Order: sequence, then C-alpha cells, then structure tokens
Amino acid sequence: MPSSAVLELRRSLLDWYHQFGRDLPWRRNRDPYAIWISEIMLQQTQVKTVIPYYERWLTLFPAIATLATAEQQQVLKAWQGLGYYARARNLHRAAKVIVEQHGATFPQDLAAVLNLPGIGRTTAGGILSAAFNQAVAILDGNVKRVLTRLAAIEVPPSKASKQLWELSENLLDPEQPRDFNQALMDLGATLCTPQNPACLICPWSTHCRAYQFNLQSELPMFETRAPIPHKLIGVAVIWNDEGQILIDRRRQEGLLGGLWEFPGGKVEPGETVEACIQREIQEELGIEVTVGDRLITVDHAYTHFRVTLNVHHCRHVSGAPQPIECDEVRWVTLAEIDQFPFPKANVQIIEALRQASNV
DNA sequence: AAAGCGTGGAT
DNA sequence: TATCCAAGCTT
Repeated sequence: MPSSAVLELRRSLLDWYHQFGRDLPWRRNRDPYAIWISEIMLQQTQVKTVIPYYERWLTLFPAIATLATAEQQQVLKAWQGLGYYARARNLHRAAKVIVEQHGATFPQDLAAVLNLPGIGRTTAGGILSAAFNQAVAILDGNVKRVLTRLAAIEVPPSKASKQLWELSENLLDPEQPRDFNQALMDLGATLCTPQNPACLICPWSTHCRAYQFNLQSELPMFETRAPIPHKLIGVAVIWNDEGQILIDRRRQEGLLGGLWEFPGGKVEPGETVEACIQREIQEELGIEVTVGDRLITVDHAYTHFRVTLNVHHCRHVSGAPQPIECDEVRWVTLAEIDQFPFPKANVQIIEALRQASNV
C-alpha cells in the first residue's frame, strides 16, 4: 500500500501535467511504431532537433514493414545529422526482427521489447507506457534529475542508479502509467531544468528535499569526466580524369559506422599533412595519388575527442581503389553525392567543393 | 563496468 | 573558446 506522501506526489504531478503538459507530435497517437521511433530519436537528443526528423521519417517509412525492407543507405540518409548512427542501424535491424518474429506487429511483452536491438530499460518503459499504458518505469536524464533533487541524492546519478530506479518504480502511478511517465519527463524538461529550476511554481516543491535544503542548484552532482584528446587528420578529395571524386563507406562497427566519407587518417608525429594523406590513401585504398592544394580545414568535436581535418585536393595517379580498411569505395560526381549519407564534418567538405566549383 | 558513440544549443 | 548537456544503449 503506497504511503499518503506517494499518493500526494502522484496526484499533484498529474494535476500539473493535465494543465501544463507539452503537446508533442508523438503524443497525438498511440501507434507503438511511431512512439518507438520517437523514443529512439530522443535518446540524448533534444525535442526541438527530433521533431523534423520524426515527421520526415514517418513519411519515408510509414510502417514497420516499410522500414524492414528499406536499404540501409536510405535509413542512414534519413538519419543523417542526428548523430549516434547505431540508433538508425539498430532501428533497421529491429524492424526486421519484428517482421520475422512478431508478424510485423510491435511486441507488448517487456522481455521481447528489451530483446530488440537499441532498446534498453528506459526506452522499453517509455514505449510500453506510452503506447499500451503499461506500468513500466523509466529513468532518463529528466527523471534522474527530478528524482535526484526530490530525494536530495548527494552522489552523481551513476552511483545511485539502483536507488533511482526503485524511486521511479515506487512513484509510478499503476493506474495512469502513461500520463505519469510523460508528466515526470515534462517536469524535468520544463521546470526542474539543469540551470535555474523553477521551484516556485513546481508542484513538488513542498515535497522536494533539495528545495527544502536549498540544494536544487547543486544537484545532481557532476559525473567525473576524462579530458578529451585532439587529433590531426589528413583528408583527401581524390579526383580522376572523368571529374569524379573517390568516397568510401565506413565499416558497420564503431564511429559513424555505415556512413560514407572522404578517405584519410591520423597525422603521425613529425609527419606533414601531405605525407600523411599519401600514406593513408596507399594503406587504405591501395592507390597512388599526388597531393595538391588545401581545400578547407574543418574543426569538429565528437563526444570523446576533437579533430582538425586538413582537407586537400588530390589527383589519382595509379591503381584501382580497393576497400582495404572500409566496406566499399566509389567514384561519384558532385551531382550524385547527395544520395549518400555523410557525417556532418564531411558535409562541410562537400559544401566547400560546391562553392569551389560554383554548383 | 567504464568507455565508446554525434550533433546542436545554451551559457 | 570551453564546457555541459539533451527522452541512453552496447560492449
């Protein structure tokens, strides 16, 4: 039997949600497929960023079967710019699993949902509660922050995972799990924000231990983070006599897996950028090039390191390109290149090529 | 179990 | 410019 405090927390949060909850595209239907797509896109990604991708995705891939039969390149192209591309690859794989194992219908069983690639505990709870009103708890970034403050947990959230999950489960309203989970996320996104939380208008302020102790600005505590390295990269835009450019498709695993790129690699200590490019192209593609003028320098920050791409025009001299350290190589024209999914840093290179050639 | 995995926005 | 963080999952 839940305590009266828990009942009061549920009631006050749901009251607030019915007045101030957000109107979001994926809340307008209960189609588990559409909700699944939104949940995956929203992983580590802001609502504002997701909305146009979500709308476009449902036009391109309106049903699970459509997604399952699409080419991976189309899927990655639809994801281009969203980041964390394993999400798109896993979505594609999971769609095939659902077609093969669940008759193209999104499963309603928690264990089956958790078994799908790319779906963890939070995403499973988000889908099952939103689509089917199942009482499955969630613990995303918003909920972690709200609960950390509610209970004044004075260790970084990663050290309190078990406690936070238990809190989320105990608070969850078994009679209105859909609205409750959505409400908890909205509270974190709109009032219980990382900076300057709006405690004065928060429905939970009278129950919040952080507010009670004036700790709301100190919690949650920061996670410790390792400093990120900076890598210098030589990149080649290799031209042939037909005016085509050589691009390669990265391997499925790891950073930017399955995306296309301009070939290149890390500048070794004491090496010039030109020598690096010549060496990398020989090692990765088995061809000889001459390195010409610099096209552009691109600085880009990933999560775990930063890069400076030194991009040079190159001329193909000899040898047929081979996919030695990649999955595929291809000669393309500037007009064709938009069909291929590229990471953001490479899109900047394409834009520079367009400017240079006035297309 | 700590590290790897993108990008855009806010400060 | 540097840093943090946004509906986390996988290995």
